[in-house]
Amino acid sequence: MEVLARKLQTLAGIRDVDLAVLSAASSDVRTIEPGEDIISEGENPETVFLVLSGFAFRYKLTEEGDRQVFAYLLPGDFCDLHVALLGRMDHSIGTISPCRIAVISRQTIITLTEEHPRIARALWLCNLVDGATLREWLLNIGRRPAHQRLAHLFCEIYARIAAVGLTTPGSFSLPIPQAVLADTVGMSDVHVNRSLRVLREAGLVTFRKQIVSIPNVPELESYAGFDPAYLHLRPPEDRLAFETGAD
Amino acid sequence: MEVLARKLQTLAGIRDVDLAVLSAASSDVRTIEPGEDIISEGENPETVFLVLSGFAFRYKLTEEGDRQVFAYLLPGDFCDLHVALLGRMDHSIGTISPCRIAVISRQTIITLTEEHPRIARALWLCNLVDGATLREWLLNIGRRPAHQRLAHLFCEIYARIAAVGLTTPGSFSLPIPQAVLADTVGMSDVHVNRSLRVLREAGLVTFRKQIVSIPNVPELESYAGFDPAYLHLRPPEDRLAFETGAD
DNA sequence: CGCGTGATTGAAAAGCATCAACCCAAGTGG
DNA sequence: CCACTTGGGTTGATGCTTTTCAATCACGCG
Repeated sequence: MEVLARKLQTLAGIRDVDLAVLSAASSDVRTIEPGEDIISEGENPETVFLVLSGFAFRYKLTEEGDRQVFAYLLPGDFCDLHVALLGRMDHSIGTISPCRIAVISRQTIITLTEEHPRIARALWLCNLVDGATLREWLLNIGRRPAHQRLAHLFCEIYARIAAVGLTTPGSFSLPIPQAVLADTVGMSDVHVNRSLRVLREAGLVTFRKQIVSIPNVPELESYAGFDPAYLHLRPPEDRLAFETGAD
Repeated sequence: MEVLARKLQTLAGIRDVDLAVLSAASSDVRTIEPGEDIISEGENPETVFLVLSGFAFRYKLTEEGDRQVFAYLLPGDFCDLHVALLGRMDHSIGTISPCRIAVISRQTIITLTEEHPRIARALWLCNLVDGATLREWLLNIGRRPAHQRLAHLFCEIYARIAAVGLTTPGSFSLPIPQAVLADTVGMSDVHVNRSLRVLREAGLVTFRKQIVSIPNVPELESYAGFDPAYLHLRPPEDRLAFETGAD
């Protein structure tokens, strides 16, 4: 549960007392094999899932069978918090690597958010950042050419990982095949491959053996038109004052 | 304020008591001319805006100056609820028709959601639906061909308007130029125009003089691969029980 | 060694953007 | 009252971007 703790703490300034309550909420832990769905579109489950370890992603299929990826889920991310309120999955969540998943009952979330407005706001906040990211993806897919699209995606993931505490500066592990990348940026796998080659030969990014390497981060960011503001990684001071209860 | 009342009531089963509190929150009303920004990217305002009448839209520009539209805002929609929590606009909101806007202080929202968990959840819920819609737009732009994209957008807007209470079955007013439509579905205005012609000649939809006409709604929905589930227009019974406090 | 998944490359076709006119209706000002 | 302007909408021609189809390659694994 430490992963969630850290996330909420940096994002919303959640206090230890609240965290204790949250930690007690998880009833059990499940392990999911790679390539399986944690939860599928149309389900109406009585539980909510939280990624503890592994790599998962949100997606949906068109009637023609084309897939669109909406988000990558890392440890500390809720899979389907909306289910607790909306009650129906409008998309699926699949795993890429083996995942350990914490299971929390829906009723727990509901009473938790009702009795602890600070937790409710922290979770809401996670949600808002997800929304902002979704908007940026829409801009990315709708209005940027292929190679810039990929560059932008790499910049974003790098920024998110770096914010959590990066091991190797300038590179990170991205354990997904090019086809998933294609379904993320709305292109064909072939074209992803070609665009990657262009980026590689331009010396901007390398994506080999599931490792992304960025020789010059500012250069790639400038190339991609990347501005990390939408990730809201560093909350402004005046908000923190509210969130923490100004201690 | 009735527009918001109706929205929250159908979406979250908000009770009259809560509504009274919410109504008292608005401090003043402002009028914005068409073509202006209600609020712009990068601002960090101390107020939150609610559309009372008129037609507005969420958007952002790339560095190259291309625009991507994220959502259309109708009466009853919050412009920037996230600002109250995130503190910084990561996109802009512009008007198309003249808009009347209710101004609510950020502090009001914060204390309101802290003291009234039911309101907090109702607002959160609005947010979740927005997120679901955003995902669907991503799927639409990322994975559907041009004419299907437009068809899907028309289906969605029709469904949303119909859910609120439609005057004319099979048609609705969409007071935007084709160029905005283009920035919504991620295509050029010229190609939007041509695709509209295809749809018109196929007898699926007509978009003339800011009026969208759908001769056969189910047919268009099937053509576009439209499934309204993601709009969460009719909440399942079991959720309502929670939301209303099970009266 | 054979097999399967994912990466890579080539060639052809389709989709879409861009550029550049032109049309049309609704103002606006002389 | 009309010439003029202006913001959309519509259309054609051209070329780039991206997809599709197909084949080949690389590598880890039973």
